Amino acid sequence: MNERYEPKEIEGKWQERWERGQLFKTKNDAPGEKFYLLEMFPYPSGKLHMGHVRNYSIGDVQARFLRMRGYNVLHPMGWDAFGLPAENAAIKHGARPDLWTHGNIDEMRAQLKTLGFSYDWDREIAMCDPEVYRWTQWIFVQFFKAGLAYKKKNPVNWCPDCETVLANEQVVDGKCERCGTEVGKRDLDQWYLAITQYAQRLLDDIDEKLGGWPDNVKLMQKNWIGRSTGAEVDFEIEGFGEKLSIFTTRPDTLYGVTYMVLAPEHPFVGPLTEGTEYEGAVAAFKEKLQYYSDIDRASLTLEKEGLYIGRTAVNPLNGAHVPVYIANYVLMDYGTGAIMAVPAHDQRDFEFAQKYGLPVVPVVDPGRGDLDLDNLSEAFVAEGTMIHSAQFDGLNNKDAIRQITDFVEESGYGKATVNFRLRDWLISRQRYWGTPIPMLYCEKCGWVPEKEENLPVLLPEDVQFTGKGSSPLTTSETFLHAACPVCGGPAEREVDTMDTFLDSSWYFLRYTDARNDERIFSDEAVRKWMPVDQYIGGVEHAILHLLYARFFTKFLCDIGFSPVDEPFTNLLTQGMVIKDGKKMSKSLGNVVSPEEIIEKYGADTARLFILFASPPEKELEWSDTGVEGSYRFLGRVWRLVRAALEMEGGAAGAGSGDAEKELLYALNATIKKVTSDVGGRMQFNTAISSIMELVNAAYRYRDGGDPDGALLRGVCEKLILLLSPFAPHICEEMWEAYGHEGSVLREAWPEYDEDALALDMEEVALQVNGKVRGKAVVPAGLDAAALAAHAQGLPEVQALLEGKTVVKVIGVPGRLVNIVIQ
RNA sequence: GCCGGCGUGGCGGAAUUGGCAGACGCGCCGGACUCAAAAUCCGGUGAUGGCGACAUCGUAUCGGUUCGACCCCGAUCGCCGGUACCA
Repeated sequence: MNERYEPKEIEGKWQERWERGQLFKTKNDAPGEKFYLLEMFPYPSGKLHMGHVRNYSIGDVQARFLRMRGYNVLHPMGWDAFGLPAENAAIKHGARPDLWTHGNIDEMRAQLKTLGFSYDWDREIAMCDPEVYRWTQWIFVQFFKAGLAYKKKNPVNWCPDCETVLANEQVVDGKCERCGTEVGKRDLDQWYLAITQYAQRLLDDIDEKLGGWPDNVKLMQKNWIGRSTGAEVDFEIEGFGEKLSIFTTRPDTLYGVTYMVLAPEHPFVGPLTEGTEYEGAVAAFKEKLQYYSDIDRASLTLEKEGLYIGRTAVNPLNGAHVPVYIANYVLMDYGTGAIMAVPAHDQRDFEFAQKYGLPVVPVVDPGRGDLDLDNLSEAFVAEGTMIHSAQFDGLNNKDAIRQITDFVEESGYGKATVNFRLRDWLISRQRYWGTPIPMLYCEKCGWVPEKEENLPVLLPEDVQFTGKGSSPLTTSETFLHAACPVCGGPAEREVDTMDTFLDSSWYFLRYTDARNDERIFSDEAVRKWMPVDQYIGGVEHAILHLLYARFFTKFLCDIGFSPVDEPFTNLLTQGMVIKDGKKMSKSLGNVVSPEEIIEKYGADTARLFILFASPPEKELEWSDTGVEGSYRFLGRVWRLVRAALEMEGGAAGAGSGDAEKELLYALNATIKKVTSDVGGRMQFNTAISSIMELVNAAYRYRDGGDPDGALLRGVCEKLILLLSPFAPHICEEMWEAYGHEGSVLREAWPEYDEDALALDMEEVALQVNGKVRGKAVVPAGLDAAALAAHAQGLPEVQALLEGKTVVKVIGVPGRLVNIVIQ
């Protein structure tokens, strides 16, 4: 063993040995219970950032710990390799997206290896490889066959100057991110996946099956799915053939309807106003609104604005005639695109009614004297008693919801119904660097999928990256035209590619059988490994990625390909890495690159610091002096281990004194703590701190009276094993120095000895009326009553109680005695 | 606005079930080693008062429950995240 800890000499050596010895390779038939441990795969931007290091350090500690505990661990890594940056590189520098991406992958893979992460690289996948996206296409075809993929017109952001489609993120203040031109809209025919058909199951299973997920993530998913129950009620429009259907969650307020509102895009608006004096005004209103909706309609709280369209609707319950409006606050894509307006009990309707002088009819009485129902200053939305509502008067409005809904159903005016906020998933992207959508359009047969045996539909290489036009695939001569898979006639291929979220929705299934070229994965492999037992990644994926992955898994389960319908049993969302209180970013100039830290201190220090500084789910504040501290700690371990190696075996009779007992106590307490912190709570910061305490205790022992070298070496060996998941390289080196041949990874995780933790005497706090007044040493293991009784006999207690009357004595075993005096 | 979460020394954080607040680390102060420095090792470090043993205060603020509250309950303030005309 070198005198000094030199990470540079050690780390490369062990990384090479691990690779040569195939230490991280996972065999399906290896002994031990299976454990599928997965960290979210990265986009291959070219460089790892600290967020990656954190994510993968957390995962690697788990992986190594579980292997030592005898699990057969699947710990794979791959690349979320499709995406815009590669395409931008092609447009700007003429790079080939595939070569650019693979170059980045090579760099990042090398970086991951220098951090010593224990991935089974034989299962590595990149979603941009034809052998992989072949199966992304295959899944799409299955969706299509199941009737869950369909085409629909949808407006996209269109920059008239760049002549291209822009993602919402590329539209800044209504202008094109690249050229600053005002962005317009264009209707395009686009592919959708019918995730809404899974809405109820996705919602129900959050409570049923996701017990191992954090509550905040579950809540976010629930809100995103956004189920609300209510009723659809049909209103007649005077002089118009069709009934207007509205959705409401407040059927109890039906008697308070004073007007109706349609979304401006509602299909009835045209027919209702055509040829009337209102036609021009309606067109102008829609024109204006379209402009607003371009400019981040979501981020503005627009003032409510509307227009009377010259029509009257009839309330089926009380026959009241109310005016019909169109307004900007009613959205076409929620509910039925039309609402009944109850200004007395809905704040939005209230504001609109105030502005346009519409009547306010209260139907729920709060029963509060201080509220003048005829002169409301805002809508009353809380609970109350029904009024002005015919036979329902006097009911509590909560009960009235059900009763009026029943009445509406019985009378044929409408039906009880459920609405979801969740929309179908638009997956078409007018981009090159994504999975081609394997569909063709034939004049005769319509939209048909490519035959499965012909997959993958390859991305063409004869494409021009001009940054203009709809999809770059339209510029390929070889791609566009093909034979119809059904009739053999001329057909045109779909030129759009898929949203990259489809790739990440199933990649974890492919790892189970990454090299299968006949099937998406074998039944046997997927049954062996799924579900993922522990998934780790950033909370920013709490909604979309995780929801889509759940949706895919449910679908693949339904068609008999996945053995489970929830992919991730346990989820850990790790916090961001920040510096000076802010997210690390180039523009703030506060980025710390992993490379420079590894260069200076080595991978073990980087891993140790990042795990020690903060519990995993919290933000981590980067601290240069903290890194220094972790490095110092590893040096301290190194010197301790080395010193123990050179110590004498100890005098006869040594090894059983108080100092030895104390050291062994510290050792076993640490084993217990680290085991539960890593294996149970996943609090790596406290696991590391307890290892630090053990090291401090070992130093104390060494510097004490008559240390026994053999005993200390024994403690050091356990210490090495405990530390090895966090800082594997240094531990391998020390393990070798202690004369062991194999890797620490092949060693069993240390067990603790209950006996060593059992003490004869223990210290408890003495409290008087809940305030600590002293300490006492008492026999260990007394129960509450015995402890209380024992304490009263102690001289130090007697001293505290002089002249006082004892009311009660409470003993808490192992902790304290509290004496309550008058 | 609505829905979550959080608030503990100079700093990151610990306290696992209502039971000794501040583990561990950083920083700072002091000491040892050294011609000196670095490195290393040892000691101290919530605040106030006291030479001192010790006392009082202290987990955002105010109040409550309890023998006992960072932890439970109520109100308030602040920060962070999600979401936003969802009828």
